[in-house]
Parts: sequence; C-alpha cells; structure tokens
Amino acid sequence: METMKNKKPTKSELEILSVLWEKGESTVREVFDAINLQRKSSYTTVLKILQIMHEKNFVERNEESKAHVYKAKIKQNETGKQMLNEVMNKVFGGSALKLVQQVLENEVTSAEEMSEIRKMIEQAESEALEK
Amino acid sequence: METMKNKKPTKSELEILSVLWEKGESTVREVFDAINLQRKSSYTTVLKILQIMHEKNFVERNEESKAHVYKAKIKQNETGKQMLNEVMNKVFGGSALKLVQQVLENEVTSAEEMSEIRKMIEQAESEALEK
DNA sequence: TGACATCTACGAAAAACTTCGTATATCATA
DNA sequence: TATGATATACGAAGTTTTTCGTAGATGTCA
Repeated sequence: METMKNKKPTKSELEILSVLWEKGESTVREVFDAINLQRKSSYTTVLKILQIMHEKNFVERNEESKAHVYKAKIKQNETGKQMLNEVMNKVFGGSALKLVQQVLENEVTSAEEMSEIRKMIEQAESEALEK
Repeated sequence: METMKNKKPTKSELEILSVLWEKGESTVREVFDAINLQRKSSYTTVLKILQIMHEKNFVERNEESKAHVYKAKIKQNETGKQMLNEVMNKVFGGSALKLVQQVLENEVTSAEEMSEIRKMIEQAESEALEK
C-alpha cells in the first residue's frame, strides 16, 4: 500500500527525475555529471535531493554497493499527466484543444512528427468509434 | 520598452493570473472570491500577491477607484508556451509527439474536440508544405 | 459626525525549497 | 597499513514563496 499522498516533484527534483527517466538506474555521480552538462551544481546538492526523494518515495535505491544506485519510482507518464493537467486548467481554461494548438504553433515540430501526431489522432478517433 | 526579464510566475501567481485571464479585469475582492471557490485563502494574501505581480510587471492596475482594478499583462499564450516547453523537455524528453499523445490519452477529450484537433493538424501540415 | 465596513500598504513570520560544508565510513592500492 | 579518492549522512544556512496581522486611509449611511 502506498501510504504517501502523490505529490508533485519540485523543480530540482524534476530535473533529477528527468535524468533517471532518460538514463535509467544511476548513481549519484552519474546524475551529478548529467546535470553538470547543463548547469553548474554540486555533488552534495544532488545527493541531498536524491535522499529527499527517497524519503518521499519518489525513487528507490539499491544500497548493495558503496555507491547507491537510484531508480525513479514515480512514472514519467503520471508526472506528465499531472503537469499537463495543471497547464491545461490554469492556463488553457481546461481546453485540451487550445493546449495542443499551442504545442503545434510554438514547438519546433517537424513535419514528420506532425504527421505522426495526425496518425495517432486518427487512430484514436477510429478506436473511439468502435466502443 | 520592457526592462523586466520575462520570468515565470510562481504557483500562486499563476493561480491568480488564471482568474484574471478568465474573468478579465478584476478587483482584489473579485479575485479573492474566485479563488475561494476552490480553496480557502485570505484577502490580504491575494492582495499581496497582486502587489508583487504589479512590481514584477505581470499585471497592470487602475487606481482610480478606491478598490484598484487589476489586469493581466503577461500573455496566456506566452506562459503556456513556456510551461509546455518545460514539460516537454523535462518529462517527455523533448518530444512534442509524446506530449500530445499523453494529452489525448489522459484528458477527457471529446470526439468533437479530437476532430477539431485533427483538422488543425491537417491545416498546419498543408501550411507547412506551402512554405 | 460617528460608527462601521472595506480598502491599500507593508513588515515580518512561516513554510517550502535549495545549497553547501563537514564529519565519517569505505575502498583501492602503493 | 597508511594515504588518497570517493561515498553517505546530515545539519544548517541561504533563498524564494506564501501567509497573515496590523496600521492607517477612505467611503457609507443612520
């Protein structure tokens, strides 16, 4: 049983989760290195945030070796869903349409990606009809 | 000239902006009332955040009457764009496709809305071809 | 006018989040 | 085994954000 209320990760927690999602299980040093590619940070800061996330049950860790190995426990999709819901409700007045519109207008969306998105929607529509 | 660097609103600033975007110009009391429909808060807290946002140039205000009237100055779209970029990069590994996919999977997206989104994409695609 | 409601301004406490230094343990190896 | 590199734990300072109380101005109306 998950006793912990599902809470949103903070900004720096998200930064670290992002690394874990991309690279999978990682040691503190590996996460630290990844983050330092983008901005200066310090080893113990990364360690501390990972420890905090461990307490919060956002990550799990394997303590077998000297350098603990961390692994994201909260799902990329769940987090994305929550965050998108927030943007949708707070910024786009609850409209998925407006949100997607904004994505397509502003993100660098390649023609290829666009066509994939279209296919996906068509498929979702036909599936909806079957129900 | 906008001297102020464009910064992201905080959580509670966003909450208030959301009201201003939806209702347009509002007094502190109106914003306060709107927010209290969703959660308990206190009048002076809302006032304070509005004052802070005024300093930050996120809102403008009309001081003619005793109760000042506030109006959002930063654009809904700009904010949405920024936030979506963050979600896209931190959660969806930079993929607009995955982001949109998540929206369609999880949000309650009506068939109608879905079809509108599809039309929009088709239009965007044909426009892209013309360029 | 006096009593009362409502407003702004503002300081400062409280809470949330981030950063870092230091103590201490462990491991490899010369 | 002594040294140096690298690890965790953890307290506490630093920063940002949120909340609220109080003071004083202004409007309303009996």
